[in-house]
Amino acid sequence: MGVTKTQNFSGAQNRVARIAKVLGHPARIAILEYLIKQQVCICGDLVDVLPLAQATVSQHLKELKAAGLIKGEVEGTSVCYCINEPVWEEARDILLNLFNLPLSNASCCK
Amino acid sequence: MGVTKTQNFSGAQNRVARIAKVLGHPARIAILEYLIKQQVCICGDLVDVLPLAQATVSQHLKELKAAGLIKGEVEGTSVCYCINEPVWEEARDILLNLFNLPLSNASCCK
DNA sequence: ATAGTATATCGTAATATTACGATATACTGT
DNA sequence: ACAGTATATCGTAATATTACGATATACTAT
Repeated sequence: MGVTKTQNFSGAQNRVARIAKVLGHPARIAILEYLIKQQVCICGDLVDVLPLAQATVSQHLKELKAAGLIKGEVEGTSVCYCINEPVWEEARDILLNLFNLPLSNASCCK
Repeated sequence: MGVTKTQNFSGAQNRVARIAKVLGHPARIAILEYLIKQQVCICGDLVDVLPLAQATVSQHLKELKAAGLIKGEVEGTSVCYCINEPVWEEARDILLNLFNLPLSNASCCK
C-alpha cells in the first residue's frame, strides 16, 4: 500500500483502519462468511469453495489470523479455522464507535 | 492492490469489501472523524490538521468521495466537504450485517 | 487584466497487495 | 520407512496504493 505514515495518526485511528483494511478484500469477506455459517469449520473446504488457488487462500487466512479475527487449530492433517469471537466483537465495536459518532453537520453541504 | 479477482465474488461481498477498503487507511479515518466533529465543514483545514501534503489529502478526499461517503460543495475559492449521510448509514448497515450474522460455531476450536 | 488563494490533477518514486506455481512442512495410514 | 494428503511458505510477476512536488484550474479581490 505504498508508504502510509501510520505513526502520524492516533492509535485509535490506526486500529479502525487496520480492521477495515483486513475486511477490504472480497476473498476475506467470503472466508469470514463461510466460517460464520459453518457449524463445523472444516477449513480445507475453503480452498474448494473459493475461486482462488490454495496458496492464495492460505495467504488470506494468514492475514485474518494476524488481525486476530480468526484462529486456527491443527487437527490431524488439516487445520480448523474459526471466528475468534472476542476479537470479532471488539472489531464490531471499534467500527460501530466510528459510525455512532454524532453527525453534527446535518445542514452542511447540499 | 495487485490483481484482485473481484468478479469471482458476490456483489454483496464486494460491497462490504469496498466500504472496508476505503476505511482501511488512518488518514481517511481522520478525515471522516474531522468531518463528523465539525459543525461547519471548513475543509481546507484538513490540510492543516493532517500530517500530509495537500496533494495527498486531496487524493484521500477523492477516494472517500468516489465511495460516496462524503460529498463536496464548492464555496468560492474553497470546497466544503461533509459526510454524505445516506451513504454513511448504508455503509454502517452493510458492515453491521456482516457482524450481526449469527455465529454458529461457538464450541469450535479452542 | 492581474495577483493571490484554494483545490485538483499529473507524474512519479517507493512500497504493498494480490495471485499463483513450486516447494517445504507436518501429519496419517500402511 | 514411505507414500499420500493438507497446509504453509517462498519466490515472483502484475498491479495498486501512498505520498509528494509541480503544475493546472478555478475563484476573488484589486
